[in-house]
Amino acid sequence: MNNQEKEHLIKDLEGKYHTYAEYLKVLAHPIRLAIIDALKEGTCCVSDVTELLQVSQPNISQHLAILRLHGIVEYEEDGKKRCYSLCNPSSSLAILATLGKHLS
Amino acid sequence: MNNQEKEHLIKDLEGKYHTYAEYLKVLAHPIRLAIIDALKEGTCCVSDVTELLQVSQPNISQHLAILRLHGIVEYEEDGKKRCYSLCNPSSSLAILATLGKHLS
DNA sequence: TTCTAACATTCGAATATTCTTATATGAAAA
DNA sequence: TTTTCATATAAGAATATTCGAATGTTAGAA
Repeated sequence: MNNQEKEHLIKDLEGKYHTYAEYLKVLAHPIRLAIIDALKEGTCCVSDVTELLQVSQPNISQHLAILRLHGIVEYEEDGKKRCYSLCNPSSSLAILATLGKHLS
Repeated sequence: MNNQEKEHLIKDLEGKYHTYAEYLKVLAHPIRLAIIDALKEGTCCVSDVTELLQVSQPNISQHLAILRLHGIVEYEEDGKKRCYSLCNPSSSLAILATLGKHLS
């Protein structure tokens, strides 16, 4: 590894890998992964997800907020309901697919 | 989504997604990602990594221990040195590649 | 054997994450 | 307008993560 590649690594540590790590941290929770899975074929409102995963409503809302603040999910209002969906399905699902391929 | 698929999601929450999340949590740190990058073309000893990433030796050792305990890296002894390498390069690098493809 | 280089481990403080409980908000039904 | 349903937010305790500082370990050089 030459000097230029070394410089590169240090910059990536502060830049690219910092960004990647932030994103991975958002995904690194079983409930959030399950939410992404639940949304892979369309839209779900909060009560749907709550019933599906058998987790308390405030907890689901908190996880949805984390995903939303990181641009992973978004919602549309439908009366009293909020219909959540994946912002960029191919991105989040690509990670899930890669994990599926490489982990037992 | 039918009832069988719903049951499936709950089981995955305790099983598959728990495993995935554990793995992602290990990767979700900029220094650990940079270590994986540094090892992608071969072997590095601790002092190599320390100098490369400009991080303290104990801290590098701590991160290497986390990666090692999760089966992501391993080492061979060479005198006083420990030569670290990726246990399963294709797996860890696949995640990095997917992130590279989908994140800006 | 003593010293030193290379690395690991321990401890503790600072910080971050997670979940539960309680409460707030806002849309629509009554 | 009052109530209710769907969801969000806040507060706080429990737990986990992270890093620096100090110390331990071990292989080989001197």
